[in-house]
Amino acid sequence: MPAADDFSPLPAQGTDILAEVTAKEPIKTVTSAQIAEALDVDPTQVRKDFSAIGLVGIGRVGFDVCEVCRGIRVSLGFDQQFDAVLVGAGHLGGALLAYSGFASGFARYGLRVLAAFDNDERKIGRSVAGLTVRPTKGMSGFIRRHGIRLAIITVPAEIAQKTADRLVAAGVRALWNFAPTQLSVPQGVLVRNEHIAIGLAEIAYHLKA
Amino acid sequence: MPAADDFSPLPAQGTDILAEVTAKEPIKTVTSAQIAEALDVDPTQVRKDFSAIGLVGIGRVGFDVCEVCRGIRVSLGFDQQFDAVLVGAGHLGGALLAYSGFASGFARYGLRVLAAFDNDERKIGRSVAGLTVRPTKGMSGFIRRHGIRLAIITVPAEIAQKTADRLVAAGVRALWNFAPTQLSVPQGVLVRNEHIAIGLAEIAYHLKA
DNA sequence: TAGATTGTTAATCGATTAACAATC
DNA sequence: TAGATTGTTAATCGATTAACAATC
Repeated sequence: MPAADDFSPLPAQGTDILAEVTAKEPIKTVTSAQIAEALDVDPTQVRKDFSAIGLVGIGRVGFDVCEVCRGIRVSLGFDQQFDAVLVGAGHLGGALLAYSGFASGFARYGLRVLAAFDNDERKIGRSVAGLTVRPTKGMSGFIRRHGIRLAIITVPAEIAQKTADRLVAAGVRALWNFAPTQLSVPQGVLVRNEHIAIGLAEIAYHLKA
Repeated sequence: MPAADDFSPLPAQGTDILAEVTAKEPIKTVTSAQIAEALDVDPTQVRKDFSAIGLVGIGRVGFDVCEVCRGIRVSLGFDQQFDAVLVGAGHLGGALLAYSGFASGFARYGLRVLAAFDNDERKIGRSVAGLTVRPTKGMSGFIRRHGIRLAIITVPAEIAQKTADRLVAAGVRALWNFAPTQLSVPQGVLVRNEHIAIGLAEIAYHLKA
């Protein structure tokens, strides 16, 4: 099984695309050419990726839509339930919490946010998207008790590293970092940076030309 | 001048990294090896990228930190001011608006959000992060009057395409799409998708193993 | 069967890395 | 000068694409 990153042009959007393709008419199969056109990639790419995750098509017909959807979900790990905590209940944190509450949000990808933490007295005890904000004091204990392996970091950049250290010490294995700073973590811990400026750079370049 | 995407391992974080490197001691230069280590890439990569954007180093010494910072800012387009509108003043929209207000937020990258639009009567007229939410009715006119070329889309997925169509018709040249759906636009219009599920896939894969 | 699509091998392309002379 | 670092060329590596036999 290849890593999630290996499917260059077949991101999570894959399932979204398929939903659209199939919505138009009630077909049961889809060809690699159809998917390739919707994603604006090479058809060979699609067939190779599908082959890599064990999907087999039918000659002259294409691929079974249900199988493809399930295959993508499974290969990307969205079929499994993941519990997470969120640290930093500011604006962005609140937005992500709201997103996690809906069935069409994080839940769709198997992610469930169990608790939100903040060290701001004014935020502690408040309800954000159905979750009561807890003091960071009890964070490590909570993580250990629930065996949490994923943490979402939405704290200010200045305290992001300290936050990361505490989370890792408590046993977290993956950090989803929304703070605009580089985190250093021990080997084996994954950091996924969601750095807004990267997208902005692409846009700025396009508008400049 | 290469495209912003060409600097694979030198994203906008570059400037952040440099700030950290220089914060430790007041040096005036930095070597490609130092930068490479902080970014966890090959030193040659750094030198090539620097060369591509016209930065020249000093033998046995390294690169002038000020020049590097400025070079990166310019090559990524962050030295120019960009005006944008935001459509969809929900949770995520509000978070991005809040982010845009601070000097350390969007402003740092030259982005200024001039107005926020929403079609929800309950949101119209409200103040979000210092901006009064306007009705989408007046959106096209506002875009034309101010010559806006960039729009941030934070509406629900169901109305994202329709929103995009209106924006493009009004003259917008780039869409920053935070709605979890694929947008189709005319040639020449850039769509940058900020799809949360892509990051989640990487995390899910790591935790699965 | 005829024809369209898959599955895979081979070729191309680009990106990354290694090596090293030039430079300060 | 001696030594460390740049700047660039060449080699390697991987990813993308083209081609086509196998399949239904």
